[in-house]
Amino acid sequence: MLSKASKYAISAVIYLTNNSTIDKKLGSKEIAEAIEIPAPFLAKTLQQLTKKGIISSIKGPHGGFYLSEKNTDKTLFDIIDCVDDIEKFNSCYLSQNNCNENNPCVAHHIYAPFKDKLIRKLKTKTIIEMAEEFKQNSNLNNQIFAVLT
Amino acid sequence: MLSKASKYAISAVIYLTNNSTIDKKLGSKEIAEAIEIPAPFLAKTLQQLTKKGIISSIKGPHGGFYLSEKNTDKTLFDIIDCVDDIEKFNSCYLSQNNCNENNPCVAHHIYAPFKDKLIRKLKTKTIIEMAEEFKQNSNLNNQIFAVLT
DNA sequence: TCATAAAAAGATATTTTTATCTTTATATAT
DNA sequence: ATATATAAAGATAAAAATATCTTTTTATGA
Repeated sequence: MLSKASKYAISAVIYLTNNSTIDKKLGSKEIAEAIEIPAPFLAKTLQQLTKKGIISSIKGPHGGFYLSEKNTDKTLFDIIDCVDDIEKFNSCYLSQNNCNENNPCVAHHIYAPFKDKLIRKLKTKTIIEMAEEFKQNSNLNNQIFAVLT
Repeated sequence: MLSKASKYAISAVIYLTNNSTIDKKLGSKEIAEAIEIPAPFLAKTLQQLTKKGIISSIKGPHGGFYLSEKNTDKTLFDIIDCVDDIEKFNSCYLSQNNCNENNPCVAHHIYAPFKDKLIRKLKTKTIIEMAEEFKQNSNLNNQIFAVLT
């Protein structure tokens, strides 16, 4: 339901959180290889995230992407909204035009509460938290989460 | 979340249900105009639906699309599965690869029950029922449901 | 039998999304 | 200062989804 760009973004931000520091910035290629997604495409997405202040970057030698204090409180919601436009969640699940409480589509009454819970969750789930959960679930190999496709 | 093709299909089938009989078959152009969607594209979609027996068609003069007895028990699920592939509902909402009960994505525990309810609903919601609801909600004009976009 | 109207099938075109490539700007180290 | 590594920006390409156009098949009515 999310675009690939959004999924790449989530994956990359988690990787950054777990693998970069201000003294060890990561290049877009490096990240892309680690999480196995197309490097030039990710580069674009990282630019978007940087513009909106979700991650940080510095150009030049030893430059790259990293997380600073400004970025710590960002949520899953912020990433998705930055890349995809969160409105897609608010629109009718079956894309019926006039869908609302009085004129609900077939899915409306079951989608609405799900959507509300989801958005609440996305807004409270911080990147830090997510990254931590991923660490704990690093079941397979050390390339923890080539899991987002 | 559904493809446009699927939405067009739902819309067209409802229109057929409410406006065609075996003695008054409707051409794809006629349907497309009524529900305001691209005619040639709809034609393709109607072909798919016909192949799978969700609607019926006859070629030649006074031919067109209509519903026969064979079609009456079809559900919303059947339409979507025909055009889109219903598997998209079963995959992880955030497209995380190994998402499951033991390794759930952020949305998993809220998506799973929603999905189950939705699919159950889609499977029990017959076309006839939907069409009837639309009739009742024909709030605006007689072009009842150019509502699905 | 023939002309016609319509679906079916196939081919092509456009748009959107995803992916790649090239150039420019900038920070760092020498 | 200069060379270099890197992000940023811009341009282009490929793939997928959506839309259109053309030809073929088939049922109907004259």
